[in-house]
Amino acid sequence: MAATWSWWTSPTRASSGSASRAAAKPAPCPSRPCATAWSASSCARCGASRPWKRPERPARRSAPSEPWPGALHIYSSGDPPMTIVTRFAPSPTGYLHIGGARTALFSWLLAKSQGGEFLLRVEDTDRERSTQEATDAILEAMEWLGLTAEGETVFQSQRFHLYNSYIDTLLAKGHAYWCQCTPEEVEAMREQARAAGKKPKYDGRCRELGLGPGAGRVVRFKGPLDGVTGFDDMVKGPTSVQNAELDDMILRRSDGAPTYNLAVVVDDNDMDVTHVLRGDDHVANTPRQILLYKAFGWRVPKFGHVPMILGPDKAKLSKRHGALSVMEYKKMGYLPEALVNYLARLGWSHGDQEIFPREDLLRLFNTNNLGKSPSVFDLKKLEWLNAHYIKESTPERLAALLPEYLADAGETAGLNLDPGYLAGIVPLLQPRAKTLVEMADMARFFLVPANALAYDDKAVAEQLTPEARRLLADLLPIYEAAQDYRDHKALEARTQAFLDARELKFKAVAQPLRVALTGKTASPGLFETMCVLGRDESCARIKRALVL
RNA sequence: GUCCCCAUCGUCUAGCCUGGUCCAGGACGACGGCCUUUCACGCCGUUAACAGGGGUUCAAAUCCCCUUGGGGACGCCA
Repeated sequence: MAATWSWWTSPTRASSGSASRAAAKPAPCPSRPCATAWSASSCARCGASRPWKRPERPARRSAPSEPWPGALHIYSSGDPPMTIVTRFAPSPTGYLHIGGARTALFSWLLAKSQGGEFLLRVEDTDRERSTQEATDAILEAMEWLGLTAEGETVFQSQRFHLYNSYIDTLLAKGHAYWCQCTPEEVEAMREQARAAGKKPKYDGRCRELGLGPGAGRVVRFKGPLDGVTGFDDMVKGPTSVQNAELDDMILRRSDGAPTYNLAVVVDDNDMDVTHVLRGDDHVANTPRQILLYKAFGWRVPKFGHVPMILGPDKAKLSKRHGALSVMEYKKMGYLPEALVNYLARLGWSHGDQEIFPREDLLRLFNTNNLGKSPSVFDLKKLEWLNAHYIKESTPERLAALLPEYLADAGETAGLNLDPGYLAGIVPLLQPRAKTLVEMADMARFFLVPANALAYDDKAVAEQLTPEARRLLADLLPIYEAAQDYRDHKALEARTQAFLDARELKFKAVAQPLRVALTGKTASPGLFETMCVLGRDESCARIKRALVL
């Protein structure tokens, strides 16, 4: 039954668990022919040092529910329940973008929701395009999102010897061969196939030549020529391809560097990865990787491919759609929990729930509810979530965040950035700001001294009419005499009493007073604002407004 | 070109596996209203979708087939 297998190939369809299991951990020393198991950190026999050491793991806990749904046949019934291990494997060729962040989040959730482990591996085998800056940027973004990985980060560039020793293994087992075809020759083959209306691929002409190593030669995988390779994708369901569609992929480049497919398989096996969640663009690689697992005799992990994220025009999200980098969203004033909530909800759901604090995500996440069609990134909804989390946040936290945004927006010299003062302002802005950038902007008038307050010309002209000024002038002594600047209701009551005595409506002073206090026609509540400003500052502003 | 995948309101989605409870539910947005000292918040309401066509069935958003549309892959990139 389809739903119960993890992977299979035909005609030798899914040869049952025992074989795979026997070949599973512990990993042998990669220095073939040495096949001893690793000791603490080095091979007991040949002394090779183990390149990556997993942190001490407690005895395998039993996962809450179904730890590896549909994969039980891989393990004999006597096996202890497994710990889910996932990983995020970005290649450091740029910043962490929204799509990558989402797959990282899903991988993290998959592991963490089941008490498993989430690992990080940097796929920097391409020396040309990988940079340290990109690595740092990705790590920074992961940290900002709170997606912390267990153990040390694995860098593929430091493990070339490991990959090569495994390539040797494949060569020795007859699952790989040396190929002397030049890139040009291969390109010609592809061109020919394309012209013939067939799938462009390497024709395998060196497959049976029995070549050895040599300058310019690569090592290719000797894949099956017929049959089918399939797997049960965690998000897409059963998926399969004809092996004839696959060509003999290169495992080792002519410069000795391993290729992606080989390195991924070696590393995922070495790191004990049980579940691989990655972008849609990797589906086509999966059968190739499964074939590699089989050739090595390793346990095949469970795979899941999440669809990509589209821009508003339904085209693949790209730079012209604006911010792509996760850190760009931080700059725009979004809270990490808002982005996480938004990303989680983009392609995943739990009934009608929209608001997902981290704890809910950890409690509710499962791959069954991952959607399989691509989704469009909607900034409006992110804004709404951000506004929600701004309201939920503590004033102290937001107050601490604010100076950074104030600085981004302009000069901060002369601004009152006292944390306590800021924390007093924030509650007035929480229901109004959708982003921290907006909040910083709205907070500005609170922070400058009366003599430096910027007044909006139009507001002054329209609101500070001669009679409005007379009213403010009469009100001033009342505010100067008032002691209760901790209680905005009391200030309001004094104002109301003043108006009642003159039989005036509140509207008569509201906007003039607002302009005098804030320089603008839109602001938080008048008396709350006065309380935050304090008596001296409030009165100084009214005085200044009177002489504008 | 070849292979693979996807398809419910403008957007994110529930429902689809286990057909009837769905003249399709929620949310964002938009629009209108209420509240109100401004701006917001909040509250109430309106708008709007099963891509098309064939089957199967008493009954289909749900199962099957085809078409169309979209996407991905086909690298000595990852």
